[in-house]
Amino acid sequence: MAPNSKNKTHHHGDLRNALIAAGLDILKHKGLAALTLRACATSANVSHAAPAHHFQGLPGLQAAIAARGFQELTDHMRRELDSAGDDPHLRLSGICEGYLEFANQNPAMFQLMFSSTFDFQLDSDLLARSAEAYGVLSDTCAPFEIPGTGKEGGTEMLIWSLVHGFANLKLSDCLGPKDAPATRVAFADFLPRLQLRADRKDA
Amino acid sequence: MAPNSKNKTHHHGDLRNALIAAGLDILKHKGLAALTLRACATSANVSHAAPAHHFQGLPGLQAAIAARGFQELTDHMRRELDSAGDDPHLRLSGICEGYLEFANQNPAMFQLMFSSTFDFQLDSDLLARSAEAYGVLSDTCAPFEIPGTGKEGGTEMLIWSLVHGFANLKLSDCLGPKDAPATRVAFADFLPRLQLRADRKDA
DNA sequence: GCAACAACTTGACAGTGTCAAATTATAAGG
DNA sequence: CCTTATAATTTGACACTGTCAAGTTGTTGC
Repeated sequence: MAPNSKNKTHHHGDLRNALIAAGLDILKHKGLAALTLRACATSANVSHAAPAHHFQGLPGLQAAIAARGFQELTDHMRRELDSAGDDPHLRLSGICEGYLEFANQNPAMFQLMFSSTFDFQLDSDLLARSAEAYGVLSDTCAPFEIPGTGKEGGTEMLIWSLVHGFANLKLSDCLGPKDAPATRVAFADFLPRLQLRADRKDA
Repeated sequence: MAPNSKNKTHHHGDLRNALIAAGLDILKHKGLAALTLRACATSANVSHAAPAHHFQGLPGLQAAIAARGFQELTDHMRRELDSAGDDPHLRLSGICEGYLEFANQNPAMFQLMFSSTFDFQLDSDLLARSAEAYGVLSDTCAPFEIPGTGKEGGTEMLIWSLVHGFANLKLSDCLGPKDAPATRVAFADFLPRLQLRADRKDA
């Protein structure tokens, strides 16, 4: 009667996390379109309607999976920060690299996270995880913030827009044929062209 | 027997464009999720399977509609250019405003255009229309290009990433609760923080 | 041991995209 | 003018989706 044994009971033990794990796997190997309630249920060896008791519909499951995505994104950025030392510039380019690496390695997840098919306000976990990622970005941008101008948050939105746009454009195939000139541009060339606060001391 | 009269014949005359028009209307008023083959067919007063003969499946119809989107986007940017005069800075901020205005006014279309649910390479019209939009961007960025560095296209990708990312983040609701600090940031504050070529003469 | 409750299953329904086959309108040829 | 061929459209079917209602079964509290 061990709760984690293989007894084919109705109760799964931790079906919620099992469904999320199944969804993560499907997302990674079969893409966003294959992420369906029924596929997750089948993959977790439960009936097709089981997910409804743990998530309110498909958007609910998507939100829970996206929350894991933001968690992973945060990890990617934090890992870069750890090996970046104290230089604000290195730290900034570090989280950008982490952001782009995450998008590149998990295109379907990245697509899901910003697909606006679910409501961030309805899932407190998703809200917390995305806020955490935003926090890493915000902290790293803080040294470059222009104080007292009433434009707080400007630097982080500048950086976020830049990496996010770059990641999106790379994932879409709207850059023309592969090996088009636009494809060869590297993100590393962007940061030196930003007038960040610390630049004035360096220059 | 006038071909454009209301005779309920099998032949529609210009069903292809009628389906695209129906799709544009659905996209604008009911959102991306409501854009289905069957809905377009019903809206055009034809049977549910009629679209298959003019588009190869849903991705084909989406591609045709997205092509119209790129056309409109080009128009938005060109209109701003016409009223911007000769100053490269004004022209650049003009197309950015046009880009953001388009995304704001047509959120579902913008979402569709970059949703990667269809293949740009498979629709020559879509390819041409998106290339045209890219051309406007590229031309406007040309005065700021750094020559002879082997980094051609860097400026346009910098600008495109920035506007595209900003538009995407605004459309997602992942910026936290409305009236969060990140929501109050205006794009106009970004351009002065870019080290563009002409800046050095001004400064 | 029994009752209440939660988890899960089963079955059904309205949608969706897509295919094959049948129907009909237009166009071409004799 | 009639016949034939071809293209456009319809009809019907299939598998798949999310979602709901009702039934079943395991767990829990008393």
